[in-house]
Amino acid sequence: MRILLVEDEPEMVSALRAALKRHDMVVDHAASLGEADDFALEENYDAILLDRQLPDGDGLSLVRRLRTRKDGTPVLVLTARGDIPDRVAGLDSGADDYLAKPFAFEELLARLRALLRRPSAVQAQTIRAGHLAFDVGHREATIRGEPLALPRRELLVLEALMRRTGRMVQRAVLMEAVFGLDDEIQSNALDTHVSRLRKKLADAEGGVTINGIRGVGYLLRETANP
Amino acid sequence: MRILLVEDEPEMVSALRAALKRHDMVVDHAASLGEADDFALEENYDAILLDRQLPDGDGLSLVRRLRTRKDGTPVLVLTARGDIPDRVAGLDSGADDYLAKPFAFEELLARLRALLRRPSAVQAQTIRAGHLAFDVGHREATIRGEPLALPRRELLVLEALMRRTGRMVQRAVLMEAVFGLDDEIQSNALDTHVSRLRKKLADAEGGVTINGIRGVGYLLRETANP
DNA sequence: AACTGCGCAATGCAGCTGCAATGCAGCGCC
DNA sequence: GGCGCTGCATTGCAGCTGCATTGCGCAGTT
Repeated sequence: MRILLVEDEPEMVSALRAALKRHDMVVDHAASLGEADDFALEENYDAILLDRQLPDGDGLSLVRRLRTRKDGTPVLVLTARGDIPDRVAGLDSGADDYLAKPFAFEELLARLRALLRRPSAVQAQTIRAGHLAFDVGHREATIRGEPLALPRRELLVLEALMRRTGRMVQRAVLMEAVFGLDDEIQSNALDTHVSRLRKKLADAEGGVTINGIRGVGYLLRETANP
Repeated sequence: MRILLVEDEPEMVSALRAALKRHDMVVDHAASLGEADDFALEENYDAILLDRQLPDGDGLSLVRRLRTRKDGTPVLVLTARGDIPDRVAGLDSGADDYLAKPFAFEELLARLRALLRRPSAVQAQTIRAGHLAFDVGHREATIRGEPLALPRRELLVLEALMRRTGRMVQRAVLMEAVFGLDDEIQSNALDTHVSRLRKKLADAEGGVTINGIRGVGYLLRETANP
């Protein structure tokens, strides 16, 4: 569990940090809105603990920015002010919970747990062909639901081919997809990987075939059914 | 939006009913736990407003029953008592929010809106794999019911892997889950933790295996064994 | 002060990976 | 059709990369 803590008072920071750490969470800390924006954009957090009063503005603006860019990370807002209009504004800005200072750590942690119980809404896009599925987000191939452990290069070949299932993939395109520009490959390494991949797919009854077209490239297609 | 209101005081019922209706919500009312159970089983609600003090018992038992049967309907608990242990117990029972009476209707409605915004699927409280169980709420691992004492980092590794049991977890993802930004890790610290975790799981006969896929990441799977 | 968790470095090793050798199939050219 | 050339397929091999494991010392905790 990775938490982003956005808070400027040093005392509060160290207290919260310690409490969270004691509960086995990994904490990143931002002392300002600008910093928090950077972190939230770069990294993936399971939840954000956000103070409203920050040196460079109102914390709620961060929430609005997150939601605008469809980032659904749970946000728990901490605030010194705690009157009703305040709370309503906080919650309606897109925050998931709102806690007024002073608060009890126990309650904060319980509320955090409640937020973290909800699943992170990242559903990965998957490409299918035959009995194969390729999870683009997690960069993982499964075959009939079972994970298919493939080494890096073979995985890259498979991905490149599956992204254009049933269509030609030029040899040069594949080369670029599998070997970066950095690697100077001058042999038939690509053929090797394709061959090994073929074997694994055949052994696992993947329901797909890789055809090689002489002088052009490769083509992955679903195998005709029995 | 369809709401189940579980409350026995007639005044409160009519007040809430009116307030909710004014916000275009459809309200069903149950005056007791028994009634509420029936309703919850028969119908599908977008959220449940639940008083704790009911003539036939504690409202939290309803929450537990819901969660036990994997019903993830968001629950907002209303209560006359409002001390900290009370709130913690309420939230940890599986409720999503907890509001002490007296409260402002405006806040109640804002919190309700916040709940209804969230995708409503609920995540299992404990993740299981082999003889292992990981209690997400209390953040502890047990093996055949016996608690398994794990240091912080190893626990984080285990959690990250168990959340995706049987599927690939990229090395980079794991790094993110285990280390924050502040920790500047430049070595094979992750491998070290994985190794130590492996040893402990093996010693304890955990019924799971951690596979490393070279160049990609790690994969935790159940060991085929009675 | 004892202890434990943690990061780090050293060492060993397995498997990926690139390469080349061999075989084969398509294709053109007589 | 026969023949040779060319480009892909496959497989064995060797180097090397990246992971596994273990011991050590520092730091934080009690």
